[in-house]
Amino acid sequence: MMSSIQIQPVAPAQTSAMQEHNHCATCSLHKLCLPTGLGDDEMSRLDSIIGRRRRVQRGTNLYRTNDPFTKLYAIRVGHFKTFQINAGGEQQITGFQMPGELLGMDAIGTGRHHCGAMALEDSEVCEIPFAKLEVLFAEIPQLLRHFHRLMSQEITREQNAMLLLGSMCAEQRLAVFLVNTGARYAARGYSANNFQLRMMREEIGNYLGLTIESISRLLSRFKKRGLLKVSNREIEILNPMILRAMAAGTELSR
Amino acid sequence: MMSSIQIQPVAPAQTSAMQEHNHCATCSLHKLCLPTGLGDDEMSRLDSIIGRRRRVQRGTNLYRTNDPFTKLYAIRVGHFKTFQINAGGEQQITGFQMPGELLGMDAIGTGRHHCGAMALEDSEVCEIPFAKLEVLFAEIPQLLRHFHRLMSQEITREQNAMLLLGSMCAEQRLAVFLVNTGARYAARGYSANNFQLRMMREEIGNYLGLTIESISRLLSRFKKRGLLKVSNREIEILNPMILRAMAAGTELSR
DNA sequence: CGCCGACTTGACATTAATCAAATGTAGTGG
DNA sequence: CCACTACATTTGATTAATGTCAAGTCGGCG
Repeated sequence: MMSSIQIQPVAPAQTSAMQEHNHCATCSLHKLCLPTGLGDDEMSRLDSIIGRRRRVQRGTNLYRTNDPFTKLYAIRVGHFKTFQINAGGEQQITGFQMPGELLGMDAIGTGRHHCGAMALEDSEVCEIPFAKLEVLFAEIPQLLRHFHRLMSQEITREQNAMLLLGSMCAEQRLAVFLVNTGARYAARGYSANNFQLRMMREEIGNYLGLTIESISRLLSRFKKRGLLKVSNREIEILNPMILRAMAAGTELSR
Repeated sequence: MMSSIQIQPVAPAQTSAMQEHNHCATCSLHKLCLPTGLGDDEMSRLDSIIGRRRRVQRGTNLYRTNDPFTKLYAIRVGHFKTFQINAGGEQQITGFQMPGELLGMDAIGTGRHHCGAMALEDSEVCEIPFAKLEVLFAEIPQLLRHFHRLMSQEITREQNAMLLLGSMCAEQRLAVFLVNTGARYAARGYSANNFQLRMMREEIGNYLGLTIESISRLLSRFKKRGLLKVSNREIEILNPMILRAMAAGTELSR
């Protein structure tokens, strides 16, 4: 249930994901991440500016709201949530991030982070100094183009979240969340219909603009109807067709 | 109540905003728009790639969801809304745009527009061919940097909308909307406390995840409490302090 | 074994939606 | 200028969806 990485032995790392001197070229995520579309030479130039791989323990902040912005972060291992804090001190989660995704793009505008980012499990990120990245943009047009693509995707992702929060009922929101989460795992080579949630029910609810009780009830209802198998944070989608229809708003209960 | 531009005489234009051959340098919005921070020379190079000024009549689409993306649009005159259409054919408005703002950045990722954009009044935009802009990026680092700032701001704007939709009650949402709208007019040299709404109540409600009836009731309530003067679409904020406190969630009714 | 935090479930309350008029406003044509 | 029409908006009554509060239950860990 917990992340596999707990206490890191000083001994030589075992898996490729844990080696200290990994490079984009050997990273299984380079099809999703910043170096997408680069040739070998360009990729190694990008590699050369990436400072270090940094471990982030479960529950610790990669950065906090208002921290000065100097780096983007590419998730190599693990999951994160990003969130804002309102005047009352409560958090609103604005997204969950997976390996291969970029964190920190919202900070470019003001030079300060606009939201906080916390690891949902023991994680590892590549630090990308933004000033150095800007130098590379001038030299590698492909890189710049893909960076624009990523920022734009971030915008559409958030517009989709607005659609969800602004116009969907609770049931539909959760269906969308489950279908999307599965699709994102599928893009990473995992099963779309069988995955482990990395966040608490409360965090799902927070993200979807619902309470923990609503999430719990909805999961139970989905289970009762045979759409899902749920065991703790383990999700199996038994009827993807109907779940997708619910997410699209085509098929809502009663 | 309507836009001042109705039928365009073929005679020489009267105001600077209506001249055919305007340039960024003479545009009152260049402090907000894409050329921000450029020198005279660079600005005229940007100018040279801007195809033409295009009029967009009230109620017509600048682009629609799924249209191929070739240009960004800078609003010169008028107001727009951007929106998505869900499976049921209803729209969800994702933003209202003002002069000086850039439209179309969400389309860079896929090469197709992800939402539609419709003029709320007779409007005018500068067309910016994106392929040509990319060439300029390589030559004018200042321009690239500011473009990144604008995209990033778009991300934070949408994150703020998520905060609003995900965690605020109806009253707070409308207070935030009014305060933000005023602030945006203030950034353009107009009054923050005295402005005209360019959209229908229904569109405000749609954007805020509420119904038209809720908006109407809330406006009446604000009026009754002496926070606002409302006459059709004309808004005067009589008590900005309290309205801001409501927007921050500090001061909610009873 | 027992504690603690996460989750589930039930009863009830509340917010905002829905439904239904009534009223106001802008534009049109006589 | 006025009557007429088509919308847009306001207001009231009622309902439905989701939140809140309050027990419980489950599962992992010391």
